[in-house]
Amino acid sequence: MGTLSAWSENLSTKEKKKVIKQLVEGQDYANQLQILLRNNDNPSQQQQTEHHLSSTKEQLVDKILSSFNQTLAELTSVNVSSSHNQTGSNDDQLVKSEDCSESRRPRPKEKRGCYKRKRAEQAWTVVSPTTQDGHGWRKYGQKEILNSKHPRSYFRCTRKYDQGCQATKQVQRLEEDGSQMYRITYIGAHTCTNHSFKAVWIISDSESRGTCMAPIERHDDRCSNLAPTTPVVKQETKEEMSGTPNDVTDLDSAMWKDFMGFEYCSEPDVMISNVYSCTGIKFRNFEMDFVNGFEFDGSDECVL
DNA sequence: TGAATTTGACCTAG
DNA sequence: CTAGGTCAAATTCA
Repeated sequence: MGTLSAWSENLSTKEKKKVIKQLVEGQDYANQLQILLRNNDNPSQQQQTEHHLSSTKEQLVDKILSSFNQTLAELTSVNVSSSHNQTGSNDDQLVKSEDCSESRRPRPKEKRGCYKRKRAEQAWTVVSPTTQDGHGWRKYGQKEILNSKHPRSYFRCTRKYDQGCQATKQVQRLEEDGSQMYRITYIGAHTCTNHSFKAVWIISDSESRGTCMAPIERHDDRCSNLAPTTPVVKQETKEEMSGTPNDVTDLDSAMWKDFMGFEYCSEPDVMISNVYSCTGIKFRNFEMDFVNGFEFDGSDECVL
């Protein structure tokens, strides 16, 4: 562990900005929490303050923790990579990687190969007739998968860079002939505060499931504070509109249109029919007989 | 023209 | 070594 300034030296300008932004946000939330706590003795005043701030104490704590987590993740990753460089690490892999990229093509602006393959630390799979879930996703890759007819598309949260949200998802059409169902694997929960659709993450939580099947209107994000019922759409959510990945384009357009109608209604995540946790620890099955009588047999196996 | 998507190369776990 | 996940330049789109 180095000093903060040592860390800071290893951060790019962009990373510094992000870290600072996260810390400032955290500070702001902490200040709000402080105001709430100071009003603790006066329930009516506290209620009024809470209303004014549009956030409860619990929500503020969540935001503060989220801010710290993101910042720490940022600093930790930088520190790890920089320690390689500083110590002139003998890490064969690292040297090999650099040689490799050097020989293949001109050195890119930012070093490549500094990413770690994700482990399914927090992953769950959804089988759904639509790839929509109310979140903004950007496609960053597509791969042909062995023994699969359809390619797998990779999406990351559109808030990855501005809010450090690490959520990703993989979308693959089911193998069954004529199937218009998609297996969507979510990896990592959203830490961004862009949308008011956190219900799905809550639903996925084994502890709170059953009590949160109904949409939860949360006003704990600034965007929803500005427009409580209308998440910021702009282009981030374009993927959700057009973003039926390529392998999804043959989905009957009329049916797709029908689904579109649900996108920003109050129950975006109820599109999900069955949810299977694939963390290796838990197995969940949500029978949410919902969209126009879609029925699923729940026979899908865990894919992770 | 900026943003999103595509796609081939790069990288890592197994 | 291979398959799968990610990156980023090139391309497409609005």
